[in-house]
Amino acid sequence: MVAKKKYTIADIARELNTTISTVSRAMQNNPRISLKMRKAVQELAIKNNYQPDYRASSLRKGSAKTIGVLVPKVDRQFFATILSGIDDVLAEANYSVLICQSFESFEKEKQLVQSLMYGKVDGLIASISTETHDASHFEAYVTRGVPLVFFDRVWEPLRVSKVLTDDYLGATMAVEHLIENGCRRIAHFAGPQHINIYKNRTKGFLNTLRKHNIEINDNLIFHNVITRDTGCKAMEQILTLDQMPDAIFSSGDYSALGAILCAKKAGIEIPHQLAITGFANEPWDSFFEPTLTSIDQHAFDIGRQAATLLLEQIEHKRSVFVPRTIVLTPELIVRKSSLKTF
Amino acid sequence: MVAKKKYTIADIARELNTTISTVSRAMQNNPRISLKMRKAVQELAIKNNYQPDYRASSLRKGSAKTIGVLVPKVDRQFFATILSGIDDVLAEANYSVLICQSFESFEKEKQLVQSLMYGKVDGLIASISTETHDASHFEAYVTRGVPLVFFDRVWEPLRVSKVLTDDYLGATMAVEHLIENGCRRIAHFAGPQHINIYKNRTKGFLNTLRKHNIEINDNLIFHNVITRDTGCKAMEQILTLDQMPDAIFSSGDYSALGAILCAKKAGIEIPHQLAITGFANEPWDSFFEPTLTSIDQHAFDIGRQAATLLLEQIEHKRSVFVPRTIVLTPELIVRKSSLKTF
DNA sequence: TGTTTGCGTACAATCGATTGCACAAAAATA
DNA sequence: TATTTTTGTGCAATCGATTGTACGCAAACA
Repeated sequence: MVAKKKYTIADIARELNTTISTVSRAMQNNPRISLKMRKAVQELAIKNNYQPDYRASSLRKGSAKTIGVLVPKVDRQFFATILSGIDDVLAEANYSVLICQSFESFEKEKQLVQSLMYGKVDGLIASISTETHDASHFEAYVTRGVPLVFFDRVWEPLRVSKVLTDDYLGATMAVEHLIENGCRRIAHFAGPQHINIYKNRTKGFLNTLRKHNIEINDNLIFHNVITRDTGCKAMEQILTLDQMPDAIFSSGDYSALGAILCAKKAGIEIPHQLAITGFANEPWDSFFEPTLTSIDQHAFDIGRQAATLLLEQIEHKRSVFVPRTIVLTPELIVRKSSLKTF
Repeated sequence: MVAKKKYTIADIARELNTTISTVSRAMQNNPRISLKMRKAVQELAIKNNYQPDYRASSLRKGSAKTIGVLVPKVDRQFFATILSGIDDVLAEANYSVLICQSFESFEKEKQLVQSLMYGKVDGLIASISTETHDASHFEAYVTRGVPLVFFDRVWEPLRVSKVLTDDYLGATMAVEHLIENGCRRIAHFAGPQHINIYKNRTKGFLNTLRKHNIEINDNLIFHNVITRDTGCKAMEQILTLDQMPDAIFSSGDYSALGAILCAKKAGIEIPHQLAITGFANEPWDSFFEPTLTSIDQHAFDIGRQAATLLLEQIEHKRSVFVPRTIVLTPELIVRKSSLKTF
């Protein structure tokens, strides 16, 4: 199928015996154009399914009405939900969303950030990959004057707006909850500590134990346990301990799930012998028994807030910009896996 | 932060005492430009982090190097995975992906399709909303000569390329499997029949029963059961029947899950008293006991194929276009919920 | 030495829409 | 009727890059 040649503003002008400038103004409802002419133009435009060429107007006006979203992977529930929140705000403001996946690769991330530099987007909302140990690509981006907002996994030193979950608080809530339920020997599944979110969860865990004068037992801390598989392996180790813990605070739902399935297989009763809490409040947390207590991060809200911050920054370009950091309060969702008293 | 004025091709030309046309050609490694000049230009470009303005080149060249993806909701696993597959192919070909959500609203879908008409994208990959009963917006789109590919939920009469799962076959596979496992009284959770995919699943169910000379019992067919909640309600109805079915073929995993949880609560043994199969192979199918037998649709592949078809169509614009329909073979993933013999 | 060939670069039109400014016609005022 | 003000349109430059064509200069040839 050969593409028809475009129907442009010039065609409308010709049909109405006027000029493109008049048509352009009429399309924008400019009061300088007579009502009659405006009506004529707009009706013809609708009749012929005319839409102004986005690139031409964007080129001239300087705004692309598009923003980029850079995430590790869209098919992860958390990111997909955030994306949905971002789109919710941006669609309202007539912006489009360009989606980029780094697939957790630093090289790919760098390349994507660079290619988004010019014209394609008016701003960028990003969550960095696990591999990222250097942010010069983001710095270059910001230096060019393109607004950038980080969320969740952020590069802390960079002076840009950020939307975060209070992971420290979330961890605290979970651990306090376990302690309230009578747990004293609490194990911990920690994530990769170079990522801010996991670091803060672990920190929250440790400090809450300290606060309650509970001794920290290094044997009960398992590192880099965030998948179902590693969660299961960690559980197997736990089963070999002389003295079992009475609870696990996991930095993620997947590893909590792995632990639960493994524990059940071993005949451990959850939560009575072993209470477990996860982190992320995945949709499937209530799909099995015992349902999993977890921390909800309000992902949709994170997306909405990030988009809102970015829009503010885009629209107030002329005034001095002060980066803002929004920290969202997570929510403890209590389910059966942690309720010893139940 | 005030946006810096752009660093353009003209700045490079000025710094090198040459013209923009030479710079443009040098950037594209045009052999008409001397090697020395090419090197000088390219080095300066890298040094100054120059990227050609996407809109300007797109405007001139006519290709936006961007395609739109229209889905009901990105935070649904199936669509997110497809999106990931689409991106996988398109990123390779240096295309960007613009994501649009219809949120299952016909109005929103119409609006989005219209706004994508000009310039923003070189083509569109879409799955229609449940509400969509009219495809004039897509027709207008195609008439403009913009390539369109449908996937999964398609508008059948429209002469465009399509990527589909063989839902009929998938249903057949599931039901045959149940029959092989000795089931004879098979109930069915059907989805909304105006959507091709659900219609075909139901058709596959019915025809397989017929093929095996199993009487079709209307009391065992439950309509519009695709959520966890409706699945649970349907199960409750099943429990009141004089003669229980010995299996359920569900058109979706969520309703299968609802049924399983409800059945377990009622003390029904799965699969021994009641075998269940789902459809979609959601990632959480193996997160509970009994793990759920389901049909995998190879979502990532659907995305890849759709993107490939679209690219082909975009790049061969001059030749006659013949729409192609690709039907992917689904896969039966046998788990415990259906294995009576186990 | 005069002519041809080829190479590298520059000029200028173009993509489609936006917008400051100029200008003509109509309306309001003197 | 003459002059000023208002109102509606049109001209042309512009956004940044691409590309067909022209041109200058040097090497190669007769």
